[in-house]
Amino acid sequence: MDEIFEKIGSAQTLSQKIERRIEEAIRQKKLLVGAKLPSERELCEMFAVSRTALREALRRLSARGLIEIKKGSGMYVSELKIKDAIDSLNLYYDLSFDSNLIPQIIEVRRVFEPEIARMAANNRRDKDLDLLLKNISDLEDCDPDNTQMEADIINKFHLNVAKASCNPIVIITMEPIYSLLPRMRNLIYANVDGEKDFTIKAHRTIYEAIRDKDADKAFEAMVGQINRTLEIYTQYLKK
Amino acid sequence: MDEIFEKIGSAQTLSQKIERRIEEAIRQKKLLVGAKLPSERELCEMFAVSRTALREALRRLSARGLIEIKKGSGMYVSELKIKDAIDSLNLYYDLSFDSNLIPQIIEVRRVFEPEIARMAANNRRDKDLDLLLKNISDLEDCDPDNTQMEADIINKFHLNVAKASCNPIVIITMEPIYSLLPRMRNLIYANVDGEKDFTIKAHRTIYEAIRDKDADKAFEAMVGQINRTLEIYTQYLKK
DNA sequence: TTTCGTAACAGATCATACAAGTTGAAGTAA
DNA sequence: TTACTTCAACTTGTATGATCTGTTACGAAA
Repeated sequence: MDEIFEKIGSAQTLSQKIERRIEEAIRQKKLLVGAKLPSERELCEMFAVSRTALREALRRLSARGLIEIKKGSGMYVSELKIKDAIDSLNLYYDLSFDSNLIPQIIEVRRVFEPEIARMAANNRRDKDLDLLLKNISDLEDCDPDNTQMEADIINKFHLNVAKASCNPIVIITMEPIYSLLPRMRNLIYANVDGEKDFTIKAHRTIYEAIRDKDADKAFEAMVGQINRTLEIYTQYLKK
Repeated sequence: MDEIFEKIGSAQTLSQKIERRIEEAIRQKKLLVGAKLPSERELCEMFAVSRTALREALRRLSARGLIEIKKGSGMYVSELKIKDAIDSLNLYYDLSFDSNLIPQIIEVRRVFEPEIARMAANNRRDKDLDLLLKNISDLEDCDPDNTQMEADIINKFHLNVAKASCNPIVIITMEPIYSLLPRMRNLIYANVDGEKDFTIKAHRTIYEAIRDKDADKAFEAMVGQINRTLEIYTQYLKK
């Protein structure tokens, strides 16, 4: 009978109640995307609360991406972007990151990315090819000593492959992982002799397979690339 | 040279600057989880800002799950829960209904989950088996008319397979996807004659393969299960 | 018609006061 | 000494009013 003493409905603060009210109005489409909310002063009167409490509720709503506040203009219901959700996941991954997780991150990539390359080959649009091609030419032009920029470009290439899958769930899943890669950069993309040439060639193969809609070749090429990453990491560990 | 007229860096408000500062401190582990922040008044002095501006920054941080504010006690750095990120993702799909979501989820699962089953077969611990077995017996005991509970149990089984992979990245990758599954519950686990028996059998096969550390069999069994889901969804679409 | 200034209005910030919850130490009774 | 009570000194929450800064629309001037 512990339930009798269960926590009492954790006294919501006033500003939280206001937040809920407005959130509900948006969820129920009583406030449509783009609609302008009444001004702060008006809302204060309507809710019969102080501007302090009201503003804090509005701050929370804007932090969650539900409304946009434009100084001098007003407050507007904003279309919630998938980016807001991804940012939130990125933050979680960022705070959870630990260098012990590196081999596990590589394992996930080894397992998932070849399949993603296959999906990209099947679903890619022409504009995806442009982006991939640009990544490769950027990689070629990149100063060989600038391993940091090199790694960034490579990450962008892989993210663009995920985008070429045309499946937002894939993007949501992989983007947080890619956001962690810069933190393992110097561990993995170590300066190995002739490595850059190999990397460019490998990525070009992936690109061509996606371009030709050759799903199996894209799969295999990606397997090769990730295995190479794994090898370099293993070498690094031995040092 | 369009860059010349690029949008000017939308002047951050003071409270946003404060938000960033504190967020960075948390990201860089200068403030550890559970640590108590200085009181509002102290922070005001430190940042040399008014309490209003400071509090609005703190409201945003708490809305994002980074800190917890206890009235009368103080403010504490809170361990960011994946639930916060998942809530954000679900809010997005609540507001922007997308009929493509279900096939996209199925596609991702079809590609990822067999590999996860393989990893689970290789890495599972005994306690993972207990959980999986319990899911199956729960499924057997479940009232056949309660399709909602059936679907929940099945989802738990799949999440437990992910956990059995012993790769935390796999788990946090899949959790957001599983959080979206309730949306397809009544669509997919429709009452098809004999479907429940098939489902139980299929999941038992997956379980046995993981138990026996037979990675290939686990892979194949999972492929079969997800394909079956796809079939049922396709049938549903035709109606 | 175009340009430009300006007034009205929006949110942003500040300062102060008080309400309400939490904590811990001082004090009291057994 | 020990256990309980009380209360003062914190904490955050809310209210109010003044002021600063950016946006918008309108009308006067070119």
